Amino acid sequence: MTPTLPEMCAALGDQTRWDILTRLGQEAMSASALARVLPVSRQAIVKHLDVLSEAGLVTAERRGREIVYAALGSRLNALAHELDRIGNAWDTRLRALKSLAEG
Amino acid sequence: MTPTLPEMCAALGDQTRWDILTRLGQEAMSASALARVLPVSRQAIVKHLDVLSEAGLVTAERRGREIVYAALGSRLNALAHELDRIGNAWDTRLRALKSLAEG
DNA sequence: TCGAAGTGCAACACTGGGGTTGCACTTCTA
DNA sequence: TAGAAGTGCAACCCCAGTGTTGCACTTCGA
Repeated sequence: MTPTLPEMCAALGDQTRWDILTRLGQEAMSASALARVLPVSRQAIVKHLDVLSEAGLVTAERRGREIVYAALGSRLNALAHELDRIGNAWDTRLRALKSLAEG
Repeated sequence: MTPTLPEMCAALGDQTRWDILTRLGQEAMSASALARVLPVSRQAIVKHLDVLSEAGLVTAERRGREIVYAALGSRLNALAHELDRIGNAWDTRLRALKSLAEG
């Protein structure tokens, strides 16, 4: 099932995961390949990829002995739209209160 | 200074903070008032409010002996736009690769 | 002016998340 | 077919974040 809003944000609330995502946004690669270019162990990266996969932010495709991951934008866009909606609601309410106080 | 992308997401990556934000999005209130309606102590709420304030997601206004907080949408909208931009970039790249493979 | 309500500060406990290492297993390739 | 490369699983360490309690201090109102 689709993760909740806090869960999505938590998945994106880690620097290492953003490092991984930026790489995967430029080029699809395996966990071992990521471990070669990032300053953390492969196992750490695997755990992060699990989180990202759970959040629907990456796809995994098996190619023989390796698993190639790629960044997936659709969930990020969906999250963005929801956050935008909520942000607008808050500010709309604030503007309404303000005009009420001034009027 | 303005918090980084992972920092913003981390601030939003907690259920209790969303509980607080939702309340503050409907009605501005103090930490003590929040502690009355949420199942956590006032001190816990104060810490969360510090995080949210640091992220620019709430405003704090002193009114005599109490401090009234309100949810602020602008930072959330800014974050949303950035996430949307990044999501589009990822998918654009994927579509380019796909059409390259097919063509 | 005294008590109630609100905030500030500090110390403490507990859990989860991020990270590591080691080893077994699978798959490619020379 | 043996070794290199990749993944899977498990145990372990560490600390930052979440939450608590207790007490001092400020401010409002009857």
